[in-house]
Amino acid sequence: MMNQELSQIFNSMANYLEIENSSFRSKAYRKVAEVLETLDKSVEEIEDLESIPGVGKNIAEKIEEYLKTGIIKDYENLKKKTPIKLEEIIAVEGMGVKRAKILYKELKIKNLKDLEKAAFKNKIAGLDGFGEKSQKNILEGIEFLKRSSGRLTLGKITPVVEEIIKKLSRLKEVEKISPAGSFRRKKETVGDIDILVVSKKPKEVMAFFVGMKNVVKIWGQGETKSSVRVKEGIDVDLRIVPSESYGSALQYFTGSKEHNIITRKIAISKGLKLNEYGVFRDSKKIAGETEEDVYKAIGLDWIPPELRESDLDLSKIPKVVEIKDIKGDLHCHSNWNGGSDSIEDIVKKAVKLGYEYIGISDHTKFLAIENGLDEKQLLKQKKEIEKLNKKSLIKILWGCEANILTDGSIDILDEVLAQMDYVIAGVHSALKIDKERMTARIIKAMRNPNVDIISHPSGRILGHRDEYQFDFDKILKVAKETGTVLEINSSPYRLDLKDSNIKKAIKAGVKMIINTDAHQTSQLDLMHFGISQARRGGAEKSDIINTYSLSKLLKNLK
DNA sequence: GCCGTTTTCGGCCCGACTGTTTTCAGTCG
Repeated sequence: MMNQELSQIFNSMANYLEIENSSFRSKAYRKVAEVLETLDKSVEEIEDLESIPGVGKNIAEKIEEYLKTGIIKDYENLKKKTPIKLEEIIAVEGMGVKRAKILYKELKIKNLKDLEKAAFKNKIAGLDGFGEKSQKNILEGIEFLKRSSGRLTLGKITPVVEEIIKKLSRLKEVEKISPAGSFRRKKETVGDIDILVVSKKPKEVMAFFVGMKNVVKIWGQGETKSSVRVKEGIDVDLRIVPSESYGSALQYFTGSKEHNIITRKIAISKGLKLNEYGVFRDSKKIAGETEEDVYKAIGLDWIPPELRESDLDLSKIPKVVEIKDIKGDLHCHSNWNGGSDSIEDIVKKAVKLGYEYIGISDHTKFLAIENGLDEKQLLKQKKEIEKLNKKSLIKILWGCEANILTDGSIDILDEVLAQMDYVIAGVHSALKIDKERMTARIIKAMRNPNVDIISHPSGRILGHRDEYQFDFDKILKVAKETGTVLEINSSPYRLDLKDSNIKKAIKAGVKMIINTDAHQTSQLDLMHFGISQARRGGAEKSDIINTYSLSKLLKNLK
């Protein structure tokens, strides 16, 4: 929390400093803002502030000042000196701090409202450096800002990306195509869509791209780069390069920005230059056709996109889990409760996916709204599964997704739970209880010798519901102690555990399982989202128990 | 303002597109 507050302040200070042409000081503040945003430890707990990357003597003092007094004097002075709501104004596409300063100087524009009014009254066109088009773009930018909801979830974006790629792929001028950017890195939310194309006829491809039916605004159109807004409410950037630069362009366009800066610095340190067209020694190109070549040329192994974030330790890149490693899915709902398909259908689909085992885990009785099963129904289901197992090609495991009640007890009798192949337990009610009670509640469930797996451990729904208050470090400790497995839920609206918690779990030696939480057989295909999430957390095959064979899996359950 | 496998001083990623200009600053990723 404190980290986020400070991150915002330093970012804002960076904006003010940029106005004053203190560009390197500004960069220093910007960097610290970025570091703080992803730091997994609160600055309040960090003894030596200068051990934080990018923090030196000066910024350390400012952090201390903020912790002590709640303000940073220098920041207050910057705001006083230039009383503009910079963040508000530069959020408008095409507006930066330099232009904001001009508008303040000439028209006393301090915030978004002033800006809109001035543009509407035709006062901006004609100013030094501004014309009719700038003014029009400002008005349109504000309009979009009002309507857009910021970053969209991976689940919402995926079909949009797939559709655009499908359309572009059909063009004969398109030789190769790949998504890039945060979508390729599989971030849980995506700010815009980046697509890379190889073509010898970029003009034709660009013309098609900006002319697509769902394009509502063209921000820019060039031979190698175009940018549009689509009606789904997100910007799409298309970049076109020649075949010999595909690898370096993909590397550059995939990011992250911080990863690019790091790789380019490594290139410089080896007397090379890295840009989207290749790796160069002097003016001679030595790599660029594939990403593997590019990384090799600067002395690195290829890095999976999901890992290309600012905190990656280049000295030990994990061998992350792949979808082909997955041998089964243990979180599937059948039509015995809220799901829509029969156990047989689920098994059929699992066979198709090449799984070795499949687990049926229906909701239990507390969740009346999902037709949760009671003990009697569960035992009946056991018989059904035994029957199906006799003729099944793969092993069907009998489980359930039981409810962790407010006091930490489970809504199904232990003598029934004990008979099951495995038990998932999850919090589905009383989500707003305080941190201490929620933590104790989950810990009590983990101490139940019949509970093997905790489903969607944080309870978040992306874009709708925050995670509930709980102490994840304590949960990890007890998970390790009791051998309880934590779920990585593949639903693109959950992706729970989140990447930073996966990292913590690995560090703590806690095992995880990637499940789909499918309520219909088609959702068994969502596994790839969970895989990407696990990869973002740096999980290897050995960290994920459903990469294990059936016998090894069972040994890793209580 | 920070940082160090040539450095405690002198660097700090790199290029495309737009709108405004007549060669480029500003913005973006």
